[in-house]
Amino acid sequence: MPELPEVETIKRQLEKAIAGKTIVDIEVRNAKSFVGNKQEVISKKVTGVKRIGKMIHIEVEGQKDLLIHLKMSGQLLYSNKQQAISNKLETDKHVRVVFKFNDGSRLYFRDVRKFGWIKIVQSLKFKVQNLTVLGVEPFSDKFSVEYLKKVTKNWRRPVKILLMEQSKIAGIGNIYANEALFLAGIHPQRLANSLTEEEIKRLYNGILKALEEGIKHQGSSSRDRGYVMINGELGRHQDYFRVYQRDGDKCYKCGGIIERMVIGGRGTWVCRKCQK
DNA sequence: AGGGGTACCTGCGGGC
DNA sequence: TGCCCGCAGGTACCCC
Repeated sequence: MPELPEVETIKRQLEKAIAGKTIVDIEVRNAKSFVGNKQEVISKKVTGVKRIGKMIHIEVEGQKDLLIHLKMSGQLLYSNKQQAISNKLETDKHVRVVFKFNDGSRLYFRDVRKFGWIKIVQSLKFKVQNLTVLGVEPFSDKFSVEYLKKVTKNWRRPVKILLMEQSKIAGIGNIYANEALFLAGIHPQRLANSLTEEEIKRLYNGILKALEEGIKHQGSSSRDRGYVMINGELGRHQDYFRVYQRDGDKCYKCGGIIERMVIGGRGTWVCRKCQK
């Protein structure tokens, strides 16, 4: 579920909530959701929270850190001490892992589909690993029109697949790939290496605009499932989708009908009049 | 190499 | 009401 804007929102909120607090216990309710020896971070202080692509990186004192991937249905929900007492989450059957902090507050990892994971990783080593496995961060200096030119040139498949390829650009998933392509006026089926320089510029701007808007609206939530903020509130960006899951509805730009198709096994939405 | 299909899981909404 | 099917924000793996 969560893509860069959702994970970034969680990251910012989590940092305020838990930085400086000591992990006093970790309750693992679903063994497959937690990889590694939890003792390696218990009794240690959280020194920072970062985002890498779609992952949350919790920096902890010592040699080990925590890495979290929410995949499709993972949520991180934070309760202070007062809220943690008689909390619905305490008996929620979808809560897989509970972090307990020294001030009595708790962080719940809730994940209906159990695809997500929390891993103990080497503090320094894993950073190096991920820099090579993950592509550039869209908001870093490395992401540029030049970089997009380079990766599109060598990509003979649909451009939408490229946008979602984490080893090229980190953090874009199905929502923001669809939205970025609409903003760029490019059909998702277009082969990336067929894009003109002008189109690549539009794509660059479209990617940044889609992600920036997502962050501004604190991510995209759908009904009572999937992504929510750490206090359980919904994001608002779903109210601003231009194409995503809007099949049969009118394009805000031209009034045409948004169509749904499948690319790379994923739902894809397009206005054929606005996207060529 | 690239593309398609499947697997991992659970729940919801729609059609019959 | 109930059952079956398709679908869901992600990614890894298998096979051709």
